[in-house]
Amino acid sequence: MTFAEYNNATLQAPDPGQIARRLERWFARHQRPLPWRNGYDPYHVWVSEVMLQQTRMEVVLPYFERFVARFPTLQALAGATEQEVLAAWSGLGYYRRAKMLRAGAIEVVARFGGTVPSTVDELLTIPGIGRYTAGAIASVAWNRHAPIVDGNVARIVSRLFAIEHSLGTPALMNAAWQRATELVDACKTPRAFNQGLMEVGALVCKPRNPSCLLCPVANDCVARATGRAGELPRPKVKAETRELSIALYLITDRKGRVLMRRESGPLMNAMYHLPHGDTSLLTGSPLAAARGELLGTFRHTVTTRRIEFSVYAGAVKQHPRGEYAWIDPEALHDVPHPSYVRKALRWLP
DNA sequence: CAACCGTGGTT
DNA sequence: TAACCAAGGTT
Repeated sequence: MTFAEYNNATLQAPDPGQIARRLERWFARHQRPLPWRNGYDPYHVWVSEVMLQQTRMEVVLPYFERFVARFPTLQALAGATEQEVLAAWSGLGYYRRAKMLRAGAIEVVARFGGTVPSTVDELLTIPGIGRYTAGAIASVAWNRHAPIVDGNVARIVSRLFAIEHSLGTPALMNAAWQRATELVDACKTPRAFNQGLMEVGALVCKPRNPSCLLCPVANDCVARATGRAGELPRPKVKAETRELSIALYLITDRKGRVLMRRESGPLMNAMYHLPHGDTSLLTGSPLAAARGELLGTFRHTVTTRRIEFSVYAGAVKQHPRGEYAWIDPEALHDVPHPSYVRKALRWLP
């Protein structure tokens, strides 16, 4: 027997069935109690998956509870106005998600009789549902053998199988989807397996300092066997952030209402913004206003833009028309608005 | 396919 | 504190 043959005979080939069983068993014992795991109502699973896109679970929880209380059924969501849905989403970010979720609910009512589809192919035809979310709804809500790859899964499989590609590259994602497919095909309960994979990613196989001693598949992990669990996956190259300054105007009427404007551009469409002196980020048309005293400044980061906001008192020279509206600060929760608005209103008289 | 979309918590 | 990040989708 040659050395290579000896190695091939003794090195354990990764066994997808064994990995899947260990993750399913671990999930049964260690899963966190989350509201959308309560009965796995497909509508609730859908809402949770969209909210969780690029958003931490702890941030999502209160939004999810409020959202399903406000829109208890898929039919209720489909019957709501875009304003109402965006208002419930305010502060959560990526506001296109909310608009597509509502559009998707309307489509499911029209095309699927109000029942969330259970196949990946059907789910992919719904706005806001891509490859990941389709697999998540099919497997978590309907217990179908559909693979999923999110940030957690990409990280875990890159360690389990010692994949060298950098995070965020198509090469890593392709390899991860292939591995995720093999694994979910070998599992018994896709709902438990897929969530187990992500839950291990969130609680154990963390980006930094993975807790390999707590990991149910540590013995299957090639990165751990070679002492590189903390080194993989290789980091991604990040986009540069740009600096930007924007002047905001706090303009109130006699009743204490604040002047805001409904944006209609591609960015944060249909959200209400404060009047501002910048047209590169926001799309407001010039407002005939006088700039008063500087009330304060604050910083706010929007994706790749780092913005220094300066808040000025202001006064309108003529009655604003069109998309402008006077908003009662007490009723802000009914008005769709990005988070910087709330920060700026701190300087209200 | 690379760039873009929001936010707040963590390090 | 600045960088990094979190259950992606769309264009």
